Amino acid sequence: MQQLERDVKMRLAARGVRLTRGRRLVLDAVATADGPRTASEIHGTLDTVPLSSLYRSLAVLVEAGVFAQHHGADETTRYELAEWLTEHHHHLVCVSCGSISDVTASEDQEAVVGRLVEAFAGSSDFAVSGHRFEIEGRCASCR
Amino acid sequence: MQQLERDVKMRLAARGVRLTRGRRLVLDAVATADGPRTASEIHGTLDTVPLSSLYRSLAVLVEAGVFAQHHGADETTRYELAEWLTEHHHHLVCVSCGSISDVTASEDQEAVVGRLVEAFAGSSDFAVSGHRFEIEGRCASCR
DNA sequence: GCACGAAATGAGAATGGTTCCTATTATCTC
DNA sequence: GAGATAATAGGAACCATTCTCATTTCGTGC
Repeated sequence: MQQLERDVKMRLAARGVRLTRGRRLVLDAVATADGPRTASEIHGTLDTVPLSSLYRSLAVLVEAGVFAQHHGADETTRYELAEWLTEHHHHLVCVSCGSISDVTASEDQEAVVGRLVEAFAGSSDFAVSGHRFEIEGRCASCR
Repeated sequence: MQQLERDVKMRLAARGVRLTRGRRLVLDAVATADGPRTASEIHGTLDTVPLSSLYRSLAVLVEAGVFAQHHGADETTRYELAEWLTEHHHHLVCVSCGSISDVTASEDQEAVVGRLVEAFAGSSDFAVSGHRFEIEGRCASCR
């Protein structure tokens, strides 16, 4: 966690943004989760941070590229660490309860994914910057 | 378009739901689009259908499995024809303007995707029901 | 063709996640 | 430690979406 905070602080500093107490709390809450979290989930674990500040912190951290935003099965936005701070991964999305958990592909699998992405985008005039692979179904507790 | 309306009408009838004028208009608007559309985009092309009715029709058609809901880059919900009414396809999502367009994979490519899905879900206790592959980048008009 | 009951509609109010506003407080620089 | 700037707290505002309920339309049996 130390290393993470240092990396983030540096990145924020490069943009003239501070890593304050509130932002550090939000960062830790998201970093220790095992999948993308909604604002209210985060707020639930952080009762010292008011909602308005939480949303502002989330926006700042997304803006700075520390968090990635994710719009999943339900209509609420979820936040997770950007990929330069974690491993590249994909998602198992539960169509019943909306929860999302992470899966990491092997190097070989990821190479296959990369080739597919190239093939799909190749035909259109589209500048690829990333991809998301989401697997839908029912999680262990909903099936 | 005739065949589509017939298919949908049959599916709705099987659930005791009518294909009314308003629903037919919504169906056509979504069916003729080249990618998922938001409620307000649809409303824009259908000024005889009030928003509340539009949302109700969308809900009915999603419920009946005629439309698929999609939560993309922005936080508004998008709707498109369910896959049994179209080809299975994937999405090119523009991170700049939020527009989404469809790409269809070849049979071989899709087989590769299927194997990846199995591999990713295999390790967890997760009952797969589908997958989505989203490619992010900048569309022709935003790059 | 007509009447009845069920389903669908329209209009506006209500809801809930998210953003904006403003005064106050914390932080950095000198 | 003072001044300037950034960040916070709290609440109001916003907007996509959902709900409510009175009215209308549709399909069925007569």
